[in-house]
Amino acid sequence: MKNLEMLTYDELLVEFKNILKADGLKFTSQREAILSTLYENPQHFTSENLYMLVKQKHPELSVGIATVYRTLALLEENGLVSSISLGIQGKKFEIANKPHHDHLICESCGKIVEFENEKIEDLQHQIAKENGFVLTDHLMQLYGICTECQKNQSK
Amino acid sequence: MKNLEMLTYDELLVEFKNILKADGLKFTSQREAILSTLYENPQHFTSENLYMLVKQKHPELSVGIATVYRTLALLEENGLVSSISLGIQGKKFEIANKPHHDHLICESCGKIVEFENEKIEDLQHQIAKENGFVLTDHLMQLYGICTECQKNQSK
DNA sequence: TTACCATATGAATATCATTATCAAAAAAGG
DNA sequence: CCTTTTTTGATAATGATATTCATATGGTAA
Repeated sequence: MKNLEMLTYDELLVEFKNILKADGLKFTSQREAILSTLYENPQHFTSENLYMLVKQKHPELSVGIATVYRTLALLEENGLVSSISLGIQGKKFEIANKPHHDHLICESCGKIVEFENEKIEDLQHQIAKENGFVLTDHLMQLYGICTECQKNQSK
Repeated sequence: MKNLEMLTYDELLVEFKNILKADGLKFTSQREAILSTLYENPQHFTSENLYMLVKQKHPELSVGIATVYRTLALLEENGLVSSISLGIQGKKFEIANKPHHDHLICESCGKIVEFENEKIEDLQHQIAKENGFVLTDHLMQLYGICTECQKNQSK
């Protein structure tokens, strides 16, 4: 897979079109609307949230929730979007054109802070190696209470 | 919460009874069957898998799937059981009478290896602190291909 | 451009895991 | 034993995601 870090939207679009063409799939206005909404709003979306925002940003288009699910799956399969599973809060998606990172999640308000830590990545590879695994991926989520929620709780 | 590491089954049972009593709840044969099955099979179970095993181990008992869900939630709330969320594979539960650990998961065969690494834990606390968070929990899962599956793939 | 055909779409329906409801059963405490 | 409260299993409800299907649309070859 290509390295998608820090691509402009046009570059991302070219990449997407290439993937579609290679698979005999079609470039549609719905697919573009979903990709551009993700690009312009580099946050973490549930399928439902994204569906609502896409409809708001593209009122001229007819977009169904099923298409949002289908497109997110397609984008994720091809590495243009990544997801995290947040237990009860459900699955959230974000555009994958930024460097690898993990997530620090506030259990009170749901805020998500991204971070990356090379030392931990190194240790993870070491652990996998010790157990005879070839590492393909990892998931690291830290849960806590953010500064603001700490203040609110103590009131 | 008490430290539950390395308890014998009898000790765990006493702990469970104390929790129930403190909350005005009742000690039932279904609840005991579920706890003992988890204790005797220190693996990772989906609710469905555990339901089937409990019925197999205790054919004399009437046990419904709803009770398994309810009891797992109860045990988890009280720290006797811990769970991990495995994306498409669903949520899995295990007895929580062993030291804290994280999971290394084979993407091919689903095998789960447990490990613990103090250096990573330290780094996680440091990251949380840097971002103003009070850390309450974390989730770390490493995905890869285990030794055996590597062999099978190269055949 | 046009015509054709494969793919994509939205609406509706199905699915699947989990949760809630409720009448009957069982535990705890006198 | 009684009485009260909680628990139970069966079933229905829920909610997120996936599938179906008739129609619409994109890509392409002439």
